[in-house]
Amino acid sequence: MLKIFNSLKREKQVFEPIEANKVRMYVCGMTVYDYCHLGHARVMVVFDMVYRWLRTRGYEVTYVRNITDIDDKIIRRAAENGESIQQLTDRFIGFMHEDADALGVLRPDHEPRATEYVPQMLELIGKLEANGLAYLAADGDVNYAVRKFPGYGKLSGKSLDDLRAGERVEVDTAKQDPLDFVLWKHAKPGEPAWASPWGEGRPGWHIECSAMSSSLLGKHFDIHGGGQDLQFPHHENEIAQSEGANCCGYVNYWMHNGFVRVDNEKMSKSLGNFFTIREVLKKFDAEVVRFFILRAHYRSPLNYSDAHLDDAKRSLDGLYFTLRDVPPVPVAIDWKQDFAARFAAALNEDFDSHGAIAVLFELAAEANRQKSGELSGLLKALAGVIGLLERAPQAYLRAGGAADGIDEAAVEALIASRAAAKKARDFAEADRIRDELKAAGIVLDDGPQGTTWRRA
RNA sequence: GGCGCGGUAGCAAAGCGGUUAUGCACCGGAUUGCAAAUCCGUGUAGGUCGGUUCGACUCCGGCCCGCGCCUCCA
Repeated sequence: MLKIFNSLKREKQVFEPIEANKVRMYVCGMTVYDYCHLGHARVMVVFDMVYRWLRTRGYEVTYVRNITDIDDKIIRRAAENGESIQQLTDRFIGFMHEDADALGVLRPDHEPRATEYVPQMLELIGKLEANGLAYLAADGDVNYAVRKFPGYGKLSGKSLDDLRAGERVEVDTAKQDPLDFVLWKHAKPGEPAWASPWGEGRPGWHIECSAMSSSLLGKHFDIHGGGQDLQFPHHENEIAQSEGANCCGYVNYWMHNGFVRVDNEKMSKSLGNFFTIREVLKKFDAEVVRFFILRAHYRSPLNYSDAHLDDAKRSLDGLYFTLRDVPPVPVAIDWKQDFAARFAAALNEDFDSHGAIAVLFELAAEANRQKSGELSGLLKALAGVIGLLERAPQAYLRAGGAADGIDEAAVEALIASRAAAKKARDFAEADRIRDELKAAGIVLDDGPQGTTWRRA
């Protein structure tokens, strides 16, 4: 029995799909005008884990993660760069895919771009207008009349009267209510624009997700995810749009992942305290980053620091040592088996990947104790369910050599000299070579079959 | 001002009303030419003050501290 913490109800609920054995899931993705940072990495990895687990449980999952390829920042950045919006967004979509692939994130089934769904957005706005929920303001923008939608605030637990509109930002006087938000922005000179019944313009941010989700998943679907910062106003507005236009229930389960923090503060573009994924991947193996993200519960805050990544690396190393020292036998997972059952129980409890990983460590210890290729194989199989331990141990353990570091042939040559020294019982020389390699970041492991090496 | 989340051992991080979390680090032992890996073993917890209970880290309340949302943000 799978339980999900539903932000809408603020409690864990037993998951029941709308359609038996099928799950339709939508996650808010990136606005593509810059490199993805670790906060984006967390969303991608967390919902990748969710996607994988749902599929492992036998659901036929349709996973949509959208791409916002038109907005103020994109327009500004393209202008700054002297390039077209499409050139800019195409490039960063490419970088996003590189980052996602590196982190072992499976491609969603659909990655719709906002600009490809403008007609569907206009249709939605038309419905909202017909339902008396949208109005054309004096400045030419089409706004959503928030007070006309009775359920406004139900997702974020906010009451319209308690919200302090304008506290941090100047209130737009063309709005009927300061909390009203834009559905359609009237065109300004030099900006990309589409024709519409309300004049030339471009979509507001929130409408794209309502349009794309209903186009690809239907008006009523199972899971909607995203970062905690989207809960309000973005997801609240999505509900107002989708339910306002289509009436009935929009999404059954809302999931929000916690922030990545730096020095105990939210990592964000506005604070400028973010690390891009590719920056971090220069220092740490991508699987270490994935492991670092999954060893925390998805709703908890996750503090980023090099020290924490080092810690995660040593931890993940241990699992790969088991795979290296106790060669895994390929096994089909028997979910009745104790370790497998506990692993599943953890993930079924609101995707407790941390608990699942704890089971992996116990399993690794048992595999070592028994020198059991079956248990080692089970370890690999279970870890694979959440996208971990999929490489050959040596590929992982020797990965990440700095470009300016020692090359593998030189390592092998030194190992050969050391073997000769050892044979001659010249241990001083053997240790000197060990130290020399250690200084170069290479660790030697003497085993019954000779010496192997890995990177520290 | 409104709403929400969290405070667990040196660090990281979970579940749980009573029985070893887990990882890293540390200490002792086995093993090793020396190491590494592995195994065995020890230790270090639950912000604070009260309440409920036979029993609370786990439930309830006060207080203190940290974080977030109420602008764009994953």
